[in-house]
Parts: sequence; C-alpha cells; structure tokens
Amino acid sequence: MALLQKSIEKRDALLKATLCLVNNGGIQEASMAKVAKLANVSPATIYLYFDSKQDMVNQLYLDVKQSFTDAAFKNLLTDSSVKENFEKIWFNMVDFKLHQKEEASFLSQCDNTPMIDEQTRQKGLTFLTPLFDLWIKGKQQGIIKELSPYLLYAFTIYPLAFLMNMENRKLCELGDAVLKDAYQAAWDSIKI
Amino acid sequence: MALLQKSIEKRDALLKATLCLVNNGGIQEASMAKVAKLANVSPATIYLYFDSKQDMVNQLYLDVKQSFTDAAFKNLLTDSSVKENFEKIWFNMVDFKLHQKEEASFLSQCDNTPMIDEQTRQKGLTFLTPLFDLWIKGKQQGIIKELSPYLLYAFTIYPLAFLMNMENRKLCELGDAVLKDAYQAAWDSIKI
DNA sequence: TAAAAAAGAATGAACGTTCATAAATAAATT
DNA sequence: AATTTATTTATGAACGTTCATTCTTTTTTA
Repeated sequence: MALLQKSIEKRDALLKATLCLVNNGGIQEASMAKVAKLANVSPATIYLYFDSKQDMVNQLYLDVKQSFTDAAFKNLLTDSSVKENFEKIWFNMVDFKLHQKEEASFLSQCDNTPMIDEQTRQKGLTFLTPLFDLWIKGKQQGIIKELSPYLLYAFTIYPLAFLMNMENRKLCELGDAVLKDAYQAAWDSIKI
Repeated sequence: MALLQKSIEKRDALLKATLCLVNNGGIQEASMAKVAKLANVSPATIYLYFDSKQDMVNQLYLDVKQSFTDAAFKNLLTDSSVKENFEKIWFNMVDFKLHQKEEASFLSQCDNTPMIDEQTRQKGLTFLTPLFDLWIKGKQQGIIKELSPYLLYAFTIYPLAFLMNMENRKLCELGDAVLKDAYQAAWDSIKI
C-alpha cells in the first residue's frame, strides 16, 4: 500500500514535470533528461513507469482530459433543463480553464499537434459523451439546432481555448462580464 | 535577375519542405537535415537563407499567414454591406482551409504552440486588421454585438480550425450544407 | 536474504550549426 | 572575344551537444 502510494506519487511527479515542460516550450523542450531532473528522478526510472516518451505523453493527455471532463460534468442537477445543464457545463469548463491553466493550455496544445497518438486522441473524445448526449436531448426537445456534435462543439466549446490563450498572452482579460457575453455568443450560435 | 529568381525558388523550396515536415510530425520531426534533404539542398545551404531554424519557422509562419489573409480579403466589393462582406470573408477563409490544407493545418498548429516567437505571432495578427475594421463598422451600424475582436474571432473564425482538423481526420465531412449551417452558427453568435 | 526499485553511466543516433573547400557566376583585364 | 581574377553560392564533412533508451550496479523494501 505504502509502496503503491509512493509509486503513484512518482508517476504523478513525472507527469506533472512533463506537463510543465511541454507548456513552456513544446514537446521538443520536454526531453526525458529534463523531465527526470524536474521530477527528482533518474532518467532510467521513467522507464519503470512508462514504456516510452510517447507512452508517457499519451497517458498524460488522457489523465488531463479526464480531469477536465470530470470538472466539466460536476454538480449537474438531474432535474435541470437541457439549457440549464449546458450552461452549467460551459461555466464548469471555463472554471477549469481559468484555474487549471497549465492543464488547459496543455490540452489545447495537444489538440492541433501530432504530439498525441490518433488512437489516444479518440479515446479522449469519448470522455465527452455526457455532453453529446445532452445535445441529443436538446435537439429532440427542439431547443438546439439540428447540427452534428462537431459543429456544436466547434462553436460553443472550442472558442474557449482561443480565449484562454489570449488571456494567457495578456491580450485579453476574461472577467465576469466578458464571460457572460461569451456564453451568450455560444448559446446564440446553437439555440433555435 | 535569374540569380535572384533562383534564390527565391530555393527559399520557397525550403519553406515548403518545412511546412510538409511540420505538418506530418510536428516541429520535432522537421530537423534541418530532413528539411535540407526534402528541398534537395545541403544542410549548410539553409543558413544562407535563414539565420536559424527558429528564423526559418518564423518566416514560414508569416508567409503562410499572409497568403491566408490575402485569400480571406480577396474579391471584396466596396459597396457591399458589412454583413455581405463578413460572409464573403468567412467563405473565403473556408475556401482557403479546404483547398490549402497544408497551409491551414500548419497555421492551426502554430496557434497553440510555443513554436513561433511571440513577436512574430503579434505581427501575424496585424494582417487581420481589415476584418477588425469591418467589425468596428458593424458595431457602429448596430448589426454586430458590442464585443471585443477577440470574442468575435473566437466564435466566428476560430471554430473553422476545429472543423478543418476534424475533416482532415476523417471524422467529419464539410459539404456545402454543413458549411451553410456553420456560417449560420457563426453569424448567429455575433449578430444583434 | 531474496526481490523490486532506483540510480548513474554509457549507448549510438540525431540534433542545430559551422567549417574549409569546391563549384558557379560576375567583373576585370587583356 | 578570350582569359584571368574576384565574388558569390553551395557543398559534404565535422563540430560539440543533446536525444531517447538501455545496461550494470547499488539501494531500498518485504
């Protein structure tokens, strides 16, 4: 138990180190030597926890994506309307992106990069099923446009990555008023 | 003249090779040796045209961004309404992303990656001024919401990158009907 | 005391860049 | 117009460094 606990801690330290390095210079900056040093571990030790660098990055992606979607679907009321639940999810995602900047920034870097295996990326997509299901319900109730989940995602969720990047580069501040406007834009794009 | 021409051709060959390699494996796959080989040139020759790898990638970014915005602002009618011009620009961008997939995919990879200098990225942003000016006009006329250009961009243009990526991964097909729906979503998100 | 976990050193390959030199072109001199 | 000289352009090999990964040995744990 203590052993297992220690192992988990070391694995987490490695993933966290990778996250930090990738964020601050891309995948090319996250060499195994640097990851090891940042996690206070020998390079060789990494290979007790991961098959390869690719495997490590893939697992990091899935871990982060999981915690993102966990945060997104938290505190949903089962008796709420589709519109209310969507709004809740949307602001949950915003909260994640505002408070877990490293994780969010990493995910957005993964999304447009050959950094992650296509297979792993697909698996990450499945974490979003609750949202897709909600959209199906919304379409059935006639309150959401008859659009594919890709379109719905592209116009309501994906823009958040852009806004977050702009805020991180100090080009744009995401205060409450701006976020309220942003949510309205998102909803307007898909509501009937 | 013939000399200058030849130089330009070689520069273009190098940029094209870089574009191709970055697209098919990220910046880490585009080593100077591979770029040189793909452009039929000695590694050393690259340094007659660029100061460094970073300089080469930066210049590639600006070149591609320029040709993207050139395409976006082509065939605009000066006596058209704001709405008409916005629609024209939007579909121009779609055309670019559908027909110049390599260039478009490269740009989307650059946007969320530390691959490009912040300074260079800023310069690329200025190419979009015509669009920003159009939005200002639209706001003055009361047909576009009073939102910052970042918000407007996030909800109307940025989603295209996502849709393009999905199409390239064969997860989504961007036919005329889908694009019409997408444009409507974009416009609905910012129109008053 | 046996097994598992971790370490540091070492691996060949690949990296971005530079070097001395060769080929190609232009200018200058016959 | 022909030939030499200067200048640019391009090269392949080599630079030192870093890469991802593995090997052997030591430390820790049960």
